[in-house]
Amino acid sequence: MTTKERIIEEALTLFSIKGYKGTSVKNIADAVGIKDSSLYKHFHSKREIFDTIVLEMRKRMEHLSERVGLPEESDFSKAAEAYGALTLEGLQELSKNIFSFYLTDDFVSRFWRVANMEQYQNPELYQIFRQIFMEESIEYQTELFRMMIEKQIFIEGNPKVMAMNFYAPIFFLLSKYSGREELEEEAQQQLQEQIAEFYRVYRKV
Amino acid sequence: MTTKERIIEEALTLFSIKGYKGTSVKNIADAVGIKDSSLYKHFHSKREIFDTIVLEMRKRMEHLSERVGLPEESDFSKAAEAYGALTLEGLQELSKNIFSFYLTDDFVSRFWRVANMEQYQNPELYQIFRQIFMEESIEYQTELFRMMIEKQIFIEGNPKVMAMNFYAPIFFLLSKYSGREELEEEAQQQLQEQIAEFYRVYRKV
DNA sequence: GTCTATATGCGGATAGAC
DNA sequence: GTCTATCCGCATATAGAC
Repeated sequence: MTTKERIIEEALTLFSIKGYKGTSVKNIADAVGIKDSSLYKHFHSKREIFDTIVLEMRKRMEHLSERVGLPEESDFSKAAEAYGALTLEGLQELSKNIFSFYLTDDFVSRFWRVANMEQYQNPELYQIFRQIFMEESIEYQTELFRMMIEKQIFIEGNPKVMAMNFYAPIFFLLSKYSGREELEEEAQQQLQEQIAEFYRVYRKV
Repeated sequence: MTTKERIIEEALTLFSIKGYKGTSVKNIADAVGIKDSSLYKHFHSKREIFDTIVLEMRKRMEHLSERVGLPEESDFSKAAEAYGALTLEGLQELSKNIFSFYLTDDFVSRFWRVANMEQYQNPELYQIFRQIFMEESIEYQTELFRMMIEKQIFIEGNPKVMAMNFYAPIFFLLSKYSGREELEEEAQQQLQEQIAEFYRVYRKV
């Protein structure tokens, strides 16, 4: 890892624990093992470090689907069929992966906390936080469930309402257990109960 | 309003917009219209202002039930009967009041933002945020729904899972629209759709 | 690219006059 | 209880030697 990458790494960790304002350039430099003045050879300002982190998160989210094993958004029809063949256990496996990705992925879980903390100080972050952790998930699932209704895998209903019923508990548990990654098991168990209920309510018998 | 109360008032507003670290004692003093040094006659430190706000929130939450028009926790049986007689419109009215209280009540909505921002810097706040905005709601509704199942108003099922299905969308919408009180109408409409679905799924016909 | 030294300003907080 | 004046530490950032 280059020094520049290590700065980003340590900065993200510190920002996620102490917040942006609560983290000094010296804190970051200490964590990296260089003097604070040396850090300015890699970044022109503290803000630039922060912006680089945001940029990195944007990049990573472009490839989210692949990482989590989600079907491509471009092919909901195929995706719906794949899910149709899923057992309850399969559906739970899927939600478990999504949840783990958000809660325990090294980068994403730290970014969640930073974005949640700093959203009101930073309009860009306010927008990104809503986009990544709220709107995109809901939109994706809305399309997926719409297709599953069409294919008679799910019962009739409003797919957006279904998406909210699917995702809101995930979001709630992420908020509750963020920063407590050691309790992931407890969170996962609650999640599985919600998914089972979701399956019971919407799966066409 | 005494000067002390005005300090709390302006401090909460500033904390909720700029965060704790992002707000200086001078910022608060300016908002109140006094010099920063004068402020120290009312509070010994910036931290004491913050702690006073937390204390005030604790006080207000003790009387939450009355404010929102929720039935007393001590009498779930009576509460369940009251809800049993409720139409869908009545249930929606109730959730609307809860939501408005959290999202647009002057004190609570600002406190939500502060608590959400500062939770990782402050263990007490971390605990309070989870208690007030997560656990207490879920626990209350779990008991309520348990009673409503017993009284054959709701269908059979796990009341805690039901409570999560009821509250998680509320929490999600609060997170999404916090700081955008002007969009309350949009949020309320989405909420009403979720409540209608909840009613459809769990109400015994 | 790393260091030491330093500029400059803002932060929280106190002293003491009125 | 309000003010002016002041202390002191820490923050971001730069200059310049090695």
